[in-house]
Amino acid sequence: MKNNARDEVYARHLRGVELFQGLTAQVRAAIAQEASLRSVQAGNFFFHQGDPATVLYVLIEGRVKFTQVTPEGHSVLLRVSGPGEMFGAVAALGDAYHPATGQAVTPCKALGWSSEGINALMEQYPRLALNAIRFLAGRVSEFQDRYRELATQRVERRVAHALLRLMHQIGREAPGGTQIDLAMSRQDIAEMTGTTLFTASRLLNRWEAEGIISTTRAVILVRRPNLLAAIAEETPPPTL
Amino acid sequence: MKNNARDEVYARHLRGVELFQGLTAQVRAAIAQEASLRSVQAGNFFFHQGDPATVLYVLIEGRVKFTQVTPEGHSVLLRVSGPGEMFGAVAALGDAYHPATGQAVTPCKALGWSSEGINALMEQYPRLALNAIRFLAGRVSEFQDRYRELATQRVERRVAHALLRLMHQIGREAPGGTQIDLAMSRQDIAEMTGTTLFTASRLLNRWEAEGIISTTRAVILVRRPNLLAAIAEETPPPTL
DNA sequence: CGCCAAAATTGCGCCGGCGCAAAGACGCCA
DNA sequence: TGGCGTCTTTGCGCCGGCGCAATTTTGGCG
Repeated sequence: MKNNARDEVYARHLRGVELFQGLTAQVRAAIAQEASLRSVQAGNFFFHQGDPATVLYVLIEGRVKFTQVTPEGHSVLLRVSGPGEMFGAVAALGDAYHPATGQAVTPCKALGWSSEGINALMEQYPRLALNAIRFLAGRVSEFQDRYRELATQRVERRVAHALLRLMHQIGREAPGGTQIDLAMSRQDIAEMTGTTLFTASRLLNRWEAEGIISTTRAVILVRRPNLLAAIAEETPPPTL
Repeated sequence: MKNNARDEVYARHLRGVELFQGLTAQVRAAIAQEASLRSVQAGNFFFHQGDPATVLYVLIEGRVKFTQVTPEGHSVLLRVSGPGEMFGAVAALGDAYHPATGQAVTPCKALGWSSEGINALMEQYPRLALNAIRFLAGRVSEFQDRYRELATQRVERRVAHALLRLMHQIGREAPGGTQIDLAMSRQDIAEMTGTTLFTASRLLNRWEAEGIISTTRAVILVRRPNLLAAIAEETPPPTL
């Protein structure tokens, strides 16, 4: 077994990544050899919506947000990814073009494999392909759920759900509750939940008054997750 | 090459299926050997939401609709599948449970592979796995788009989009336009687009009066697809 | 051919949530 | 520490689309 230092470092990052579960260290090392590292400054872009897709990434560090923009200029925040997550997959493995824009919100490092490279690796290591399938199946399921949520629930519950999702995904324990470890402006919240900046602001204020959360500018601390969950699940007034 | 008659018949169906593209006839035959055929009467179910997933299907004939029901009892129509499409994949390949209910709307025949069986086949024939990845990637992309649609567009445009999607997917040329080859009640339209029966009814009536479509009960004939597309794309009044 | 249940229509009232504008609060940078 | 730009709050008005109930239409079926 002879790897140079670079591959050694890459391979270390692959151990905990969902996409590489069940592979031997040797195989991970071989896969790592094909990767290249890309660093992106906060605010800069991995790719833009509509770009031809050439690379599949696995995020090593930082946070990336994915947005789609409608022809009329409204943008929708699809998700925020953290370390260990694969992204660019939908495009690199399927469609030829990125369906969304990926922007670094903190300084990021990601490993990248070319479309052809990753396809070849998957032919060679079927387990890799099965992991990718698992991942994509989960993603489909998630978006079906969110679609249903958007179709049937009113704004209040959607926002509550979104906060809970964020809390679980990128929450960090803090005195007094769980802090969402990423600046999320009211605008961002609105774009995640299909509402407007104003409505989101009103909701968060009310919840702050009720002691459910507390906010400082774009930083949100969830104080009473159970109350938030109650709002998310409950069916308070008779509605659609 | 020695296949019995049954496998011969199955294999024939697999030729045009997206999931089996790029495989040799021999491989397709081998895969067919593992399949079992399931027939479901109109109105009966392939599986229900929440059922443990054990089988991945490829639809041979008929139409299947997939719905999710919210805890409160509202249902959402996620999609309608036709011959050649794979379904049950999200569950059989990823999650252990079906995220939606699959109901036959016409008499259906489908080939099924057990979860373990299809996983083994994918290990053996990586191309199969890559095809599945492509399929799932497309599905993710589709739902991201529909999510954005639901989040940003008003009802009128969503319904227009839905009709166009149906028209392309399961349309059949007919005198005077393209007919959507499946009974779609107003209720179904509403569940597809996140609105209510009433609003859907009003919209379809207006469009019928304008000569864009014509309907008889649950059967919809699209007369002026271009006008429908105009509604779907255009941004008539200033909106969200 | 006529009855019945399911689907579809339509009128009316109401309200959640958007749209905008103006004011206020931070946080940043020099 | 002062100024500036961005993010946020808040009041007010309005309207798209929901909710319901009553009625009509339609197709299926005996």
